[in-house]
Amino acid sequence: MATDTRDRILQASASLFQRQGFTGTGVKQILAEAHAPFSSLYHFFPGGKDELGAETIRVSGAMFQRLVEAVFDAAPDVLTGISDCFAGAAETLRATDYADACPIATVALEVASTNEPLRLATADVFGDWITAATTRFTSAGVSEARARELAIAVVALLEGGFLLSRAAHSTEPMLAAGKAARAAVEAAL
Amino acid sequence: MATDTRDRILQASASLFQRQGFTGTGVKQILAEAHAPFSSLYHFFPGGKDELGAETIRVSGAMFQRLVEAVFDAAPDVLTGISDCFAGAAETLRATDYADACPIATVALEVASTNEPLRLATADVFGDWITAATTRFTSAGVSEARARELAIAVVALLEGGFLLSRAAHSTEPMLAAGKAARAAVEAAL
DNA sequence: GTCTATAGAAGGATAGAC
DNA sequence: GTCTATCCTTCTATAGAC
Repeated sequence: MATDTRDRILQASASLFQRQGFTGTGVKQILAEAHAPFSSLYHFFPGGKDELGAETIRVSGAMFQRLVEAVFDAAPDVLTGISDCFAGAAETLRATDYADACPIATVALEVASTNEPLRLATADVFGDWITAATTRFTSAGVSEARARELAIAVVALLEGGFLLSRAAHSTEPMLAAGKAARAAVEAAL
Repeated sequence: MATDTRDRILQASASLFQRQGFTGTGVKQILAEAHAPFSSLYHFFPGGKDELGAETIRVSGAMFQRLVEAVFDAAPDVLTGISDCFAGAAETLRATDYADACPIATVALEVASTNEPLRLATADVFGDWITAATTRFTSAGVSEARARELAIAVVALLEGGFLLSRAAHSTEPMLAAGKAARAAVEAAL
């Protein structure tokens, strides 16, 4: 079909941006990985690499959020949900040789001071994550005032855990971040 | 003099890598910014861009560590030191339009799955930071067992705060991360 | 929607004179 | 240690036929 060429391109770019970053990935490589003709890039994304980048950030950011929400929904309570998230992230890192981590962090740092449209896309995604976590903590009994701060801290711990674990090729940082996140939530309940 | 050409190259590459990342920065741009002749790159760094990258990571990582240690040394106690660090990072971010953040995080994510020598350099730097923080927490009265976990969590919060604040162009994430870090240290004392 | 071909710029790296 | 010139590759993007 015609339209899942677009999906394959997005899937390939999400995977490559995650491991190689935005500037480190060429559009030719993306299209080759997606088994898509070169000209389809500019057909589906007239804005070229930048438009593809923005769309990839939004799509993969939303997908990651759904993944995390599913882990929380499957857990009996919020504290278990937190522990499961970080433990799951650690296990995924280990299983993928520390490649499969946050889908947008690398790109977010690359573009933060160099590409304003892409920076805004990453800001939107992180904002959505924080809003979702805030709602979840509020529902669990955390006061409105503390819930947002707590949500930011938990996302920061997750991102810091991804960074340190990928650099060290060890699950230790992600697991330590998870313990700290759980303790922070517990103290706020 | 001959040797501070080398220093200027390192200083320029540190600044550019921090804002644009490793793959996003060209060697020609580095040399131009350093007001150094093009050929001096391969004179001082025979291994080319990779060798320059590794050296830049180690040098700027050590410099950042000294900066943080100085903030801690100037504070009356560890809790104040933590608060001052995160508040100082937030203020620096704001004052530099969210450009001046962790000197190696962007590069660390870029190279984590693509360039093993550079990945090792970032792992060494993060390892040094964690070791230093562990020692500091132990001296402040935290048990040996918990000090390392706590140190990892604090570094993760700092890195997560840098990421989220740069993406959002707001100090809110860094300040929330700082409050969480202070609470975590306080609970361990 | 897809094909081939190619423009035009930027990337890293090297040669050889001085 | 520094100079200029240049090689070769890769990059993004476009043109025009089908």
